[in-house]
Amino acid sequence: MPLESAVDVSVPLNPESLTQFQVEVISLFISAAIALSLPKSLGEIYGLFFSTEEPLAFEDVVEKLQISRGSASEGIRRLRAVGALIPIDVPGHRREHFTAETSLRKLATGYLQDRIYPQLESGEQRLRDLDASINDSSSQAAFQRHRAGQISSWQRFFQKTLPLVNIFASKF
Amino acid sequence: MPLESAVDVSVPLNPESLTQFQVEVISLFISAAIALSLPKSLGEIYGLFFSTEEPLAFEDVVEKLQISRGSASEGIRRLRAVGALIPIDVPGHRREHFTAETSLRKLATGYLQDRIYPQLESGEQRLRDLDASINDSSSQAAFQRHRAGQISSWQRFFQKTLPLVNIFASKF
DNA sequence: CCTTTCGTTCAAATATGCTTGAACATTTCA
DNA sequence: TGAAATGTTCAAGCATATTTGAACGAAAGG
Repeated sequence: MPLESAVDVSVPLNPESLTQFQVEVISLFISAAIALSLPKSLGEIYGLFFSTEEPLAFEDVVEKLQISRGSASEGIRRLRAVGALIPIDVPGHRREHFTAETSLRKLATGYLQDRIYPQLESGEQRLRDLDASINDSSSQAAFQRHRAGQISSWQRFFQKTLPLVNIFASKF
Repeated sequence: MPLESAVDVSVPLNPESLTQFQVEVISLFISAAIALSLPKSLGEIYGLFFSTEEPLAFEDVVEKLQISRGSASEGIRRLRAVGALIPIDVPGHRREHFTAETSLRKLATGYLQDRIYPQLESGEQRLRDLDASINDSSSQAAFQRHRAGQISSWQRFFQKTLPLVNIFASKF
């Protein structure tokens, strides 16, 4: 059961404008985005910046990837928000340009803060609700307390382990 | 932008059959499944087993969760495949029963092998394709080789870090 | 064998979420 | 100002993924 069956990973390129290297990189990041359950367009856009040495502006993204302005706008907004794109002032140009952030540690931090930590936080409230739902007079109370304890332990695991990811990432 | 906006996390329970505790646990695992980008029904089914002390059979899942046989069949199949459900022989019953695997290490191993490692493996071939796409006579060759090197480094990061997750998980 | 029970498969329906493109700001320059 | 350039927003269309339910095996019991 392939994870991405029937998903088109090809790059509908503007033939004049992308190198073979860029096409390969973009295709790779599209796959990575899908693996992380992120929209394909995020991988596509990040891949374009990653594979391009010069800073690029909004309009370059639209033209080179042949995607709508709406997708480009939303994609750039999200990539900026997690720190995957760095705004760069290009003298003599009015438009805002960007380059790809390539520090693995920074990318990982952005991803965790965007997608993982919010889940962990909401989980804490839910654990309290869970405890409150245990009926102490039930014959199941001991079992239920054991299960609640296991979930708490898992939560602690994530809270302790995720920061370590950052530490390891800084070595690469 | 909440990750699960407009997703129904409530449990359409068969009122006679689920305790308040079970409803809470199931709702929690539905959220967790969504966070991991897994089908909601997987969380629902696992939550039922996790919150139930006795082994349950296929038909119990259909009745207690009020879901179709198709969903139950598919969900149980996937959970078994990653080791999240353990087959249990219940003497005197013909049907196959299961209980929840609750070892965090085993669950993490199953998830990684199911969803993450396949991606890493296919990534190796793509890296070779990427190297092959570098045109050494281009003025961009040095930049492109640098980028290819970064991607390789990221790949090594995942290959070294993911096994550590297992080691840490075994302590919880 | 025939019937019943148990479970799987798969095409259709549904739900979800991504992309598009036109309308709408906003800023710059003349 | 007015016109042109640059981006953003959002409703509608499209694509993908999940759920259902009916039809179909397979196995057990009689």
